[in-house]
Amino acid sequence: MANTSWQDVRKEVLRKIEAEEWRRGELIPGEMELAEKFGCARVTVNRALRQLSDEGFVNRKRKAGTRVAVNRVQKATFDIPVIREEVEAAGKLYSHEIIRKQMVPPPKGFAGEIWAAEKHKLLHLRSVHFADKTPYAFEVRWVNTSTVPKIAEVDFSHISANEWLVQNVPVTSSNFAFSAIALKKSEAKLLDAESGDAALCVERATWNLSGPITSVRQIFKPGHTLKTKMS
Amino acid sequence: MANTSWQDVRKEVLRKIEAEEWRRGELIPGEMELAEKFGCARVTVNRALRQLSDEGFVNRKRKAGTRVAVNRVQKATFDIPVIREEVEAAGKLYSHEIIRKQMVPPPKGFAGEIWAAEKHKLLHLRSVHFADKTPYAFEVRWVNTSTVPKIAEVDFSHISANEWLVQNVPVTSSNFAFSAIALKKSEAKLLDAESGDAALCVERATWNLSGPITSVRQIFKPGHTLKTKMS
DNA sequence: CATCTCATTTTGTATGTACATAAGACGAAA
DNA sequence: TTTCGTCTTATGTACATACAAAATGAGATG
Repeated sequence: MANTSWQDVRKEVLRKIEAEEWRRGELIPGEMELAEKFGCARVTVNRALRQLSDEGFVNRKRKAGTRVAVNRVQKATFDIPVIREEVEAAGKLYSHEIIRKQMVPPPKGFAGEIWAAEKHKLLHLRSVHFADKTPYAFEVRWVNTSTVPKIAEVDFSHISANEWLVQNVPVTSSNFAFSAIALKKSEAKLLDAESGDAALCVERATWNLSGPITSVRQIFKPGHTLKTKMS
Repeated sequence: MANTSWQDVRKEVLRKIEAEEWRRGELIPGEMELAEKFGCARVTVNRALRQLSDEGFVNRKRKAGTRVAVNRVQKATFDIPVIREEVEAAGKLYSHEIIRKQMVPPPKGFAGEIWAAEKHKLLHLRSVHFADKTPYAFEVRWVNTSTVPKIAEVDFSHISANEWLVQNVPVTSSNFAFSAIALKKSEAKLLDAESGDAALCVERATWNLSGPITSVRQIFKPGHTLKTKMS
């Protein structure tokens, strides 16, 4: 039977929006009315409109109805790959090296905020990632050993801290910050670049239900580009 | 009546995942079974699991069942604000200035790819955004006048190209690229910075059903940070 | 042993119905 | 006029039911 599916409804509504038959900010017909027009159940229309709402194309409010979004917020969703996978996807050989590993008190600077409530020492790691033995990125990381006690025993010669964490600790939320920095002498040396070169810097802090897990600052080799797609 | 809502189900399933009662890659009970356990309809469980699937916590396949996601892909979703709003949100006065406006053939470099199929000339704009009269970002933009003919008549002294496009042209998909660049002399001058300074560069190309709309390269003043949250 | 077919299982979706909930609208009271 | 309730209305959700579609796995066939 060719029932009208919620996807059909979604598609048609989207078409009308894109063709500007229904303009920005405009109130579109109610679910009942649409259901009748499409010859389907109200619940089906509901499903379609809910989807469109999730996608940001329309805004819905009880009693007020459904309106075409005025400024469809430009949302970019992107996948933060584990560096190893990123390197291997480019057909290169991945390796990494731990430069420093020690217990230190919580840092002040950037991710200082997330560690605000922490009083005990954190595991501090500095490492370099390589692609075909060439430096690819440099990272500085802090890990909360009270929420992730097991990490103390991990041997990072085989697996990177990031990857171990991704595989072993479920994360519920995180923050990101992107910026450009001029490489310091020491950083430049590690990345096989020149002091003062412009490098992309991604800072990230992740949380669990039980508290902060890790914060990391990754500095990519000059010239590196982070790409993503939105739909 | 306190019926168990799909949100309750979602929450409980999520809890079990985070508490590692159900481990990564593990198959979780079928919808029927869960429905019985929760004392609700299968459809309700379905709704909850579908949501969790959308959020990337589980993977579902017909016949195969639902399993806890192995590597919950680290997805960062962030809102690309219109620069004016970003500036005003910081409590500063926004203004902008068009430096150049002309019709040119499609560019080759970066966004060359999206313009590959275009043969006629594009509207080319260069402009600077200011916050409290201080340079904030510099942008270079190409607009497809065949998909967006109306733009030819717009007076950009009152509204920026980006904002006009956001308000007037529905977009269905786009690409992003983040990188760090060293400012060229001319760029530095516009941004009131030093030549060679590290600046964050965001490149973006957007599409419609009818084809490419615009590509833009925004270079932020050195020191600028782009922040986002994931959940 | 390889491969193809088909039954079975599990998720996906459509429907009618019923009730819940938010919030706009409108009128009564101060 | 303002403020406070209350009515109304559109969306949100729950349920039972039924059937669709995908993918696995077992059994038949070469």
